[in-house]
Amino acid sequence: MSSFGRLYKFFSTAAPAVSETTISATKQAIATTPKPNKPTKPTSQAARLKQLAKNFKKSSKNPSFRLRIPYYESTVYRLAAAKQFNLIQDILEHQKQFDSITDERFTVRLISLYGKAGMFDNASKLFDEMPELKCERTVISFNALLAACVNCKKFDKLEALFRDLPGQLGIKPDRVSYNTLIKSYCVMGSVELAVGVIELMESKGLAPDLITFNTIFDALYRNKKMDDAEKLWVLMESKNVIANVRSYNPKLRALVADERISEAVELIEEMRAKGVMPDIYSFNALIQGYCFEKNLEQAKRWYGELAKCDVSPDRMTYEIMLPFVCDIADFDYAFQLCKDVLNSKHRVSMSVIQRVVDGLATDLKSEEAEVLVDLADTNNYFHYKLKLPAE
DNA sequence: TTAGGGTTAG
Repeated sequence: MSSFGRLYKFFSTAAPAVSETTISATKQAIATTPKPNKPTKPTSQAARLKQLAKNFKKSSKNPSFRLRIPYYESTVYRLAAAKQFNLIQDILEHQKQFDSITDERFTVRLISLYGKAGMFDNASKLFDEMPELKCERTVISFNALLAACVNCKKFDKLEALFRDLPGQLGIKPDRVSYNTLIKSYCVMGSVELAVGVIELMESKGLAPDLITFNTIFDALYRNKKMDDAEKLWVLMESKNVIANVRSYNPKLRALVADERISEAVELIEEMRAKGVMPDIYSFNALIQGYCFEKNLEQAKRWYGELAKCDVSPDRMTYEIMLPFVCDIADFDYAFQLCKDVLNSKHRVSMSVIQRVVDGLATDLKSEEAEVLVDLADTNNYFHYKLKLPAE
C-alpha cells in the first residue's frame, strides 16, 4: 500500500467511542513534567532567574504587557535553557487569573510556550482546561497542541490526537494541521510519510502551500535525498506554488555539505535570476563551504557581498568565520571581524573572541588586543569578560 | 496556531 493509502486509512477511521476521552487520557500528572536537573549553574544565576520570574508575574498585571509576545518567548527560553521548568510553570499558570485567558489567541500562545519548553503535559492540561477557563477551542488551539507534540517529540500522541480530537470536539483540521503533521513525520525521520500527507490533505479539499513544500524540502535535503527533492520541485511547480528563499536554502546547505560549492554558487545566481534574493542563511551556507575548503579569499568575498546586498551578518556568520580565520592565523582580519561583532548586537561565543585577543597579543599586536577588550567592556548587549594575556 | 541554527535584561 502507498504512503497515501496507509495515511488515508489511518486518518479516515472514526475514533472509537470511549467513555474516557482521549483528551482526559492526555491528562497526566504535572508531576511527570520534566524535573529540574541537578543545578549545574551557580546559585547566583538561579537567584537571578527566580527574580526574573517574579518580575514577570508582577508585570503581567498590565494588559499591554500581556501583548508583548517576544518578552514571553525570551523569558521562557531563558528559563528552559536553565532547566527551570518549575519557574516556567509558575509564570504561565499565573496568567490564568487574567481575563486575557478567555482570548483563544492568548491561551494558544501559552500552549505553544509550554510546547517550546518541552513541557507537553502542561500544554495538554491547559488545552483540556480551556472550557472551564471560558476560552473557546477552535482549530487554532488544536493546531497549537499538535505543534506542542512536535516540539516535545510526542509523535505517537500527535497521530492519536489528529485522528481522535476533531471528531470529539467538532473541529475540522485545516492546512496548518496537515502541515504540522508533515513536520512531525519529517522530524521523526519518515519523510516518505510526510510526502504522502500532500495527497491526504488534497483528498480533504486542502491545497498544499509553500510551508508544506519547504518543510519537506528541508527534511529531504538534510537526509541528502537530492533526487526525491528534485521530484518535489516538479510537483510544487505543478501546483503553482512559487518557491521562496526558504525553499532554496536547504538545497544550498546540502550542496555545500556535499562539497559541491560551485553548484551552490550557481544556485545563488539562479535564485537571483528568478527574483529570489539570498538571505543571511544563504550567505552563511556559502561562507561555511569556503571556510571548510580553507579558501579565505572566497570566504572574505562572500562576507563582503553581505553589505552589497544589504544583508546583515549574524551570530552564525562570525561563529563560522572567526575560528577559521584564527586557524590560519590571519589575526589582522580576525581583528576587523571582531570589531564588527563588538559594534553589533550579536553575541558570539566569548571563547572565540578571546582566541583572537590571545592571537593578537602573541602576534605583538597588543594595541589591537586592548581595543577589543575595551570594546567588549563597553558593549551594551552582552558583557564579555575578555582578558589580556599576562605580560 | 504550522517552515531556519534562540545564553542580555526587561
